Amino acid sequence: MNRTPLSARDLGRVAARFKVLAEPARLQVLQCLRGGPQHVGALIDATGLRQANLSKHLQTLHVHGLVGRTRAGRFIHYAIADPAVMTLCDLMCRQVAALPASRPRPRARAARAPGSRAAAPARSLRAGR
Amino acid sequence: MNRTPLSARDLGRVAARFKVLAEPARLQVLQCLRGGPQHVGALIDATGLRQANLSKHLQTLHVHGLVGRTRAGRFIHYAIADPAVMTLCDLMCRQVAALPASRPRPRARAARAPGSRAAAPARSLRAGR
DNA sequence: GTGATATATCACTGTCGAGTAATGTATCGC
DNA sequence: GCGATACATTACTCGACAGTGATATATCAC
Repeated sequence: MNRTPLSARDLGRVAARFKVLAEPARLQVLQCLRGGPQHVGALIDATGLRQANLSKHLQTLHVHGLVGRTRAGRFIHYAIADPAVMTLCDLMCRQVAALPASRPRPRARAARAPGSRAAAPARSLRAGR
Repeated sequence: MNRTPLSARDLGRVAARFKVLAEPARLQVLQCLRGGPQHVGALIDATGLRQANLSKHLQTLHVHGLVGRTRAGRFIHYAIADPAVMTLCDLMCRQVAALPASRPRPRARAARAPGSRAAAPARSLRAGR
């Protein structure tokens, strides 16, 4: 059985880690780094991000331990530090690819009990606020 | 090999789905729903969230297809709609549990090339901005 | 030393979203 | 019909963070 009733603190930590991945720019960077370590300039070219912006994202990834950093002369090479994260991304990608529609859809207006009437939309719509 | 160079649109979708999970309150709700479907009142008790707040989080989870909704009389039961998401959460939990330190740590001040001098902290620290 | 290159950081703006109180809507019992 | 209960939605405040231009720092070449 999968019993892991996380504490509030752990919930926060898990959420924080998800938040690092909840940004297209950072996912893009991780994707670039899959092919191997890259220095910042190469990442700028590959992603199209501005230097300052990319630098901040790299900082975020680094602080959270998702990427490692090595200086080589004037260049700094970044590399994926935790391969397990890529596993997570792949899993999520597969889930997204398997999604029914193209975007978050509200799944019908509201849940209705099988026996209840349908529709009956906005009985008296009270124009004035 | 793991070649999946996502398009910009897909990156956005993956990030959006991660963002849904990047919130302690929503993780808490999902955790509560693991034991089986619950109605809103029960979730309020279980999570301690305010009604309006919880309702918004449930809406978010529902719109993104993570939970399903069924009306039963005056009650509305929510249930996990996509078990795969829980797999993702478990994976992340295990990664977080395996983290070295307790919080996002900056991993040493800065990367240094193996041959370069150590330290030499702030050569002339230029007090004035 | 000077200048050039590579990267990080600062200060700022704008947007997004969590939380809240108040209000709206649907269902039940009478 | 009425009131009560269960939930959703609205309107708002506030903090977090992405993006940007300017500037600071570090390393190299000379």
